[in-house]
Amino acid sequence: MKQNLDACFAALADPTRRAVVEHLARGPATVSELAEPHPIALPTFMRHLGVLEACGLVRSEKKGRVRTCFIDPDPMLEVQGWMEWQRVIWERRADQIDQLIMPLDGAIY
Amino acid sequence: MKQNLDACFAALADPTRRAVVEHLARGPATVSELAEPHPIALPTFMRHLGVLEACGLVRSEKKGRVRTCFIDPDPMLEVQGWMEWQRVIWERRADQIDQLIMPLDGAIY
DNA sequence: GGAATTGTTAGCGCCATAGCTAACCGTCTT
DNA sequence: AAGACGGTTAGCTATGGCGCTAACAATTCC
Repeated sequence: MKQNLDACFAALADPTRRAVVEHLARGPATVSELAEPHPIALPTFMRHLGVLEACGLVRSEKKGRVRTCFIDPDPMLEVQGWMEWQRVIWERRADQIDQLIMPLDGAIY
Repeated sequence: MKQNLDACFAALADPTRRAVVEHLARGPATVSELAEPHPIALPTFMRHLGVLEACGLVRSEKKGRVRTCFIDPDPMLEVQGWMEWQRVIWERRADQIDQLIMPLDGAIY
């Protein structure tokens, strides 16, 4: 699933796409609703949506001529999981360093 | 600081660079130590380090001919903060939906 | 049925990125 | 002083991403 991490991070590297995620975090929305705040051509915007769907962060459903998009939380959690994992490793190391230094505190004689 | 998010996510989108971060989470390391597991030319690898330094995720110091790299946790926290922020929004919405549905639970008559 | 709405497909241009090799510079080691 | 070691610079290629326009569905509205 590391492959997916590649795609997810890459997808989130673009401000337009992060804005879409922020929007969708509030709730589902149609393509035009999502596109409206962004000053780019619609096909260009559709591509951003395509990227978000390709990596699984967003899914969508088409009814009639309207496509409604919504977040899939799983890949988000996967990304967050990786970040958290690094933090845990880093902090455990920090703790070990603390334990190396702490004993010196009372050792002034 | 959103600009930094762009760069950080982009930096983390590459498996080599994530591997470097994973390595450095364990503790500081020299360039050659970091490069050793990766089957790419050194200049290419140096560029990855450059990207990580450019976005602030990694910093380094050169002593003699050896450059030692280490993680700067702040940008990591910034990225994690954004992820967390989205999750909170998403969950609050989920709660609201729950509150819309929950009352129905006892309403079977 | 004709027109407006909502996406979608096709195809182009530009710049950024990841990879390489070759050559080089500073610092240790002997 | 010579050579090995660790890293760096320069320069090339190829691929991919983001932007555009123009034209084309497919639905819904009048």
